[in-house]
Amino acid sequence: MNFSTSEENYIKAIFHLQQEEDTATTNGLAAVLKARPASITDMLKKLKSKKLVHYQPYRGFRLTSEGKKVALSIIRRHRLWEYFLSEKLKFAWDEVHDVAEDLEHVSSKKLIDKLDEFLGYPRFDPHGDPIPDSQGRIEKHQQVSLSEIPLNKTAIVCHVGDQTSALLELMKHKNIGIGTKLEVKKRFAFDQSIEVKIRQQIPFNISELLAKKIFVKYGV
Amino acid sequence: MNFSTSEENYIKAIFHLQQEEDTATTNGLAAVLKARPASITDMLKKLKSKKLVHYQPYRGFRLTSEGKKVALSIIRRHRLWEYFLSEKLKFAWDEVHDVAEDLEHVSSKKLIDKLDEFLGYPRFDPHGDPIPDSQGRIEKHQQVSLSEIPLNKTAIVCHVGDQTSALLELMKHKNIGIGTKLEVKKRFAFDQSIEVKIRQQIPFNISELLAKKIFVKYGV
DNA sequence: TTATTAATTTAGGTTTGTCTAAATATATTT
DNA sequence: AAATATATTTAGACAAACCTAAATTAATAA
Ligand SMILES: [Mn+2]
Ligand SMILES: [Mn+2]
Ligand SMILES: [Mn+2]
Ligand SMILES: [Mn+2]
Repeated sequence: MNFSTSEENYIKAIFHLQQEEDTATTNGLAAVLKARPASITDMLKKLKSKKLVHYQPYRGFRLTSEGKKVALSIIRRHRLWEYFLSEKLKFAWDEVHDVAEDLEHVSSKKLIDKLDEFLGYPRFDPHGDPIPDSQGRIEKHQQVSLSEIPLNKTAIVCHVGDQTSALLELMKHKNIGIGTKLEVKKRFAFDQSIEVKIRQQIPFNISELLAKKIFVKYGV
Repeated sequence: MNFSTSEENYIKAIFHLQQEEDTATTNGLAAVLKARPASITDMLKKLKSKKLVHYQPYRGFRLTSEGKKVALSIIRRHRLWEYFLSEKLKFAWDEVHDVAEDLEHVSSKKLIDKLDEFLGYPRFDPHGDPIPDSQGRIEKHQQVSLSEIPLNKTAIVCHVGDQTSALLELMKHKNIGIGTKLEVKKRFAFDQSIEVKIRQQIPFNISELLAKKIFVKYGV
């Protein structure tokens, strides 16, 4: 099956909404797609007729298992292109998303599988999100935000909670990126800010807001 | 300015038609785009209102200089992607065109300029067609078909006249590709077939039809 | 449990890009 | 110079993907 750019954007957005809440709503989807609720209803009727969503009027909707498969293949394309842009074309971290948003709709399976091979089968995109394999299998790494890990345990940054350039700027300034090894030395009750140390460097302070956007894995 | 996929396909097709005949016709464009003449007329009105073509009803049309600039930037994207697919992803020669046909419509200037840099500023695509630079400058190499060059002069294959897999298959079998050095040893009047030698190998025969599709440069 | 509010759907348009069939303009023959 | 043939345009429709404004349904508060 082949889907229009618009259908693909809907399917992908529903998938992401379902990660939060099991069933997605018309207004919720309208908000993320920046479209009016009436347009969402129109498209949902179409997706339902194509058996990509379960949908009862007024009752919200969920992707069918077929719909999920399609969503994962779009996400695979998106994240592989993001990796390509960042790794090969040296795009900055906050520049990859918009371009990948277009590239993801070029749907040649051969293109994507060869791209994957060319890139060396990367497992995570530049934001630390896992890249589904060609069967649509996705690795869900149990990641914890910096604000939750125990003190004095070495942790590796593996994911960032959003992709704005504001966040990128701050992380660049503090020298933190995907893969950075660090440990939390102290937590201040007053403002929930934390003291972080990278290797032998002098520890520095991170706000609660930032700590919540930086996800790590640690321990065995 | 940004153009729709459809507008871009029209502009590019008009550009190619104009390489043959200075002014393009409704039916001619309908044939290459596989659309009905009425659709062509509709789109030409729009392109005219955007000042991309000179167009007088019933009199044919030509790209304006602005239209040519746009066409060249689409062709640049197309050929850079073809080069990428062939060189980096190891696509065969006759597989690159269709995928590039989609990729060419992703119009981020930064993407294309970085891709160009990543590829090392290639000057020709896998079919030997020149790639316009970021200013839209294109190199027109005066190429001659194998059926026209003088005997016993070393020539280098630089271009193929079409991109079908039938042609690719035959050229692969004869071990001829872009860059191959060869010379024509003899021409047979009976069927216009020619005897070709590649380096120290045993000369072999090539039909008139094939000779006309293989373009070379030679001499100083 | 009714009344009010919020969420969602329906009805009816619009734009883009396509099409068929009919009309018209240009080119080619006699 | 007509008559005929061919190329092109116009008229009118249609599907996709949007929209606004008006119902309608469901949720919540009185
Ligand atoms: Mn992204
Ligand atoms: Mn990402
Ligand atoms: Mn091509
Ligand atoms: Mn080419």
